[in-house]
Amino acid sequence: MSLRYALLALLRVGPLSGYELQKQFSMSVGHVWHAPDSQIYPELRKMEAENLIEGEEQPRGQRATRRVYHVTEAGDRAFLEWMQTPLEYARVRDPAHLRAAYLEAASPETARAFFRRHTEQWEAELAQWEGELHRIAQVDNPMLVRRLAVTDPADRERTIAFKRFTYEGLVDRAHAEIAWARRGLELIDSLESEGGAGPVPNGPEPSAARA
Amino acid sequence: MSLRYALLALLRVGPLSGYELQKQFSMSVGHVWHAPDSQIYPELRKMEAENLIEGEEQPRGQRATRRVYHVTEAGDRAFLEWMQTPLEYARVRDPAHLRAAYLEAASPETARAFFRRHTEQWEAELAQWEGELHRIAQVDNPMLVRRLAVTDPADRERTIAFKRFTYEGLVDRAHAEIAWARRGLELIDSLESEGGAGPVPNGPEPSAARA
DNA sequence: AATTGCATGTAACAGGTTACATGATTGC
DNA sequence: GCAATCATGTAACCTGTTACATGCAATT
Repeated sequence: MSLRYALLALLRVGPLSGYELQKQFSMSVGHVWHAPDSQIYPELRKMEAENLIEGEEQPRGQRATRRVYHVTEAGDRAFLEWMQTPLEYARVRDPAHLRAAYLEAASPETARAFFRRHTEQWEAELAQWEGELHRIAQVDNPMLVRRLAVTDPADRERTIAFKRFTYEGLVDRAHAEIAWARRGLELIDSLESEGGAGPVPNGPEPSAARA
Repeated sequence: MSLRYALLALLRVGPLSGYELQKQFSMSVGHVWHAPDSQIYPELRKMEAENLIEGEEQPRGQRATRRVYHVTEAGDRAFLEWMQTPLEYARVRDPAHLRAAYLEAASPETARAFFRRHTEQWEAELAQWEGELHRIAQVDNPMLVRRLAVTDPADRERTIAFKRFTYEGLVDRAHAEIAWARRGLELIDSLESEGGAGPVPNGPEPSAARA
């Protein structure tokens, strides 16, 4: 259900074609809610069928057309209503922590590879999110600029503040995941160096800098 | 795909019926990978069809039976192979951060309700994970006890260490989410008190204790 | 003329959710 | 006799993924 609200959020700024929307999507809200074009086009059709948006065929060249969508009043209302409904949280389903819980079944090298991959993954996300944070600070994201242009001056600060705050949270999360992976590598080292020297059941963390 | 490996992880400790498995699941690996029983039973059948596990009908009372599953050699191999394959990371899809990014479209009170709900949600998760961490430290989780009983003494320390490490990561995450929500509430306060006093484009965080 | 970008989808499948459905056994 | 819990599923639906499929337009 979130996809349609992500789409409405973009369309509320102004009309866009499916293609434009899909491009804007990947450069803005796609950083928190990924969706491929094969999902976006059908969803737009469904939203149109439900009168949340309206599409207008526009000629393009001689033969081709494109469909430009704009939000209807019902769509605007639906978005605002969604903002007011309590968010539904998905049940935990975390493949990385699932695997981490059973790393004793892997060799130290395999376990290290896992944590290196985890670091790599989250560093890539971090780069995306930090980039976005930077573009927000510089007011240098095309979608954000368009949004501010149609926003009451009194609300511009809030608009920017919530975007920044969102990406700060994501950046923090990425840092936390990377730190966890680093501690994981340290844990493997310490388990290896201890070797068969007997268990240390409830000893302190090897070198994990946790409060 | 993760579900079957979560199930294999439990069954590798020893045979269990679907019902027992489902109970054990919710008390152990279910804390990182939720699955309802309506998903577990069919998955067990599928795994049996693929020879990863074998089920034995056991009589129970006069008429009833129960099906006790144990891991086959192929199942054991499949689990170990999975442990060695690089984890596939799902694309970002975060409803809370999606909504946070557009909170300027909500009233301050609605925005506060969102962050209070977020706090509540993660405090519930935190309680679960801290409880689990405590049970790991006390070696007081039935599944863990059974696991250690069939684990080479030399590997017991690692087994415990990785479980503890996993839940520590989750506890950290919960703390981070709660801290983010608290900063969100502070942000709303500061935006309200500033009122129409003009934007503070790139000013420091209101009172966010971030590095 | 060829490449890149614009533009829009369909189809098959995997995975997960919710609701529904049924009945036996054991302990009180 | 009744409740709890043991025990096992099916069906419909939703969301998302991957692969496939097509063709025009603008630029070089």
